[in-house]
Amino acid sequence: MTIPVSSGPEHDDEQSLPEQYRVRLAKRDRMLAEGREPYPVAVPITHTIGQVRAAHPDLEPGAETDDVVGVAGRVVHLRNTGKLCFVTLADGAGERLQVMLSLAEVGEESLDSFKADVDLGDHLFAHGKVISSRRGELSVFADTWQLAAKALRPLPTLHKESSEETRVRQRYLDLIARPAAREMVRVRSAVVRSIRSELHERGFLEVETPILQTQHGGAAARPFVTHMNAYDIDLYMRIAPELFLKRAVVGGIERVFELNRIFRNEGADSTHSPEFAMLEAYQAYGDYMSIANLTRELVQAAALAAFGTTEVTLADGTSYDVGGEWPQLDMYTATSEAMGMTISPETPLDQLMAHADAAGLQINPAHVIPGKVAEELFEHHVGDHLWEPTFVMHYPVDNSPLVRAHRSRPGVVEKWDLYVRGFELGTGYSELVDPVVQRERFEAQALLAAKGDHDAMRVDEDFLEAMEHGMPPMGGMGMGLDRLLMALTGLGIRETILFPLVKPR
RNA sequence: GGGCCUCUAGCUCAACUGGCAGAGCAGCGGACUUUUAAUCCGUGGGUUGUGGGUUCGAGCCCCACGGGGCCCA
Repeated sequence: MTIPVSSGPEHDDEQSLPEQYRVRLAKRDRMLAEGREPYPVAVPITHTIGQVRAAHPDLEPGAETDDVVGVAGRVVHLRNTGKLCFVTLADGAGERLQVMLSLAEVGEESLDSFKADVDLGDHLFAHGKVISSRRGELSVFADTWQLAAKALRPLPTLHKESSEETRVRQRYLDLIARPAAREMVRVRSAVVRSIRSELHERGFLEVETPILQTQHGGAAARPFVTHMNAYDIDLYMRIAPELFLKRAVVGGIERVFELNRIFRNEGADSTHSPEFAMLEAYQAYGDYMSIANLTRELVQAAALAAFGTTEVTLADGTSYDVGGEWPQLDMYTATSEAMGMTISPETPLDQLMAHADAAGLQINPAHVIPGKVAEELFEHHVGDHLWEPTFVMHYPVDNSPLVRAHRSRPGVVEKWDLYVRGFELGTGYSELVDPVVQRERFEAQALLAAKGDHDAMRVDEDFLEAMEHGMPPMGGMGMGLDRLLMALTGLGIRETILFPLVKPR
């Protein structure tokens, strides 16, 4: 990538460039012309800003040390008092260190070119003694300095937060300007790391399964479709890793998980992103209860890893505790209590529809089956109001085609959904392992698909064949990582994703 | 998909009832050897998201379109 000297991107005439861009471009050109490198390949750093700060936690005002260091960072403040300049450098973690450049120490030529060349936003290298200023600010008293990288565009004002749009379109600016944006990255990384290590400690193996699939499945969702030229076939981007992870369990990987990206061709709003990160884990000889415990432990460990406590404080200042045991609600019982009348798996469709009408719910015509309507009633009357972590158990069989029937109760399956702060954070099953029943469930789904339900699954012969070779009983769970971050921070999904999809301008 | 809010200088935002488009920071020129968003003097910078319309006159009112945010489905 080479940008021709004296011209900016997509601008033929310099007049159309912002003034500050032209000024900085001219500085770059002048440096090159005078034999100074605006983008050196390396600068001789000896310490990070954090290391310098850590080595001198409480230097007396005016103190000098014999420590000579080379540091670099982004220029976030510039103050020029004539024969003495103060620069504040910031590193990626937001740690700051002052550099002082005096006429006496660096000489006139060097100080003049510093004033002429260096702007806010540039990356700067400085070499010199570690001292404390008269006001007690830890500083590097420079004997030499060098530009590490010239910025052509000005830094946004650091005293105000970026606008909502800049935050999502230019996250790098958000990260520079807003500590909370950097904190989100730290929290997310801590949570991911915690989940992985907790699972590894319990003997789970992490695997990677196909993202490009010839047949999508494992969830009720509409996929992205793409095309492979070499084979001239359409491929689907996965909506869930479930069917491949279960194949792995058939093959003897008895504790397996995957933590990676899922794609769903649905709306984008403050709780939905077309691509998002999901954890799925399967445990042979476990069931929906053992996997519920695992899920609770993962969430609690994640909170501890990120915040050092299970008491979670959200962006709006409210807090709640994810520690301890979590309540379990029976879906039909809780819904019946909230509605003041009894519904059950035996309640006929027309009665359920009457309840839905009474509640003002509009049911998608493709979803007019008893189980879906009952679930809609649950979400409206109960789910939306569940704030503390709660397992909702025993869903209708109709829309849970991969879950086994409850061992003793007719009409429901051994499934839970985990609700936090009014949304669904995760789900867990006693997985269906009978290939004959699985085939019947797929066929029922295919019928729905034929009736126009884009979310319905298809008959997956390859998966059925794997099952037919003997799938051990197992518990399985899935949890949206972005949603976990939302639950732990109280932020919208686009704040939890570093670079969310944004429509082109 | 529906509703509400929003889009103005590089950034963050003002602009009364429709009447000369402004501020802070950033920039440019100058002064200053201990500043902390330094201070002081001087100064440049605008296709008000896009396209139409109403009007003597539109950042402001109307219509359409686009982007972002929030709420609902």
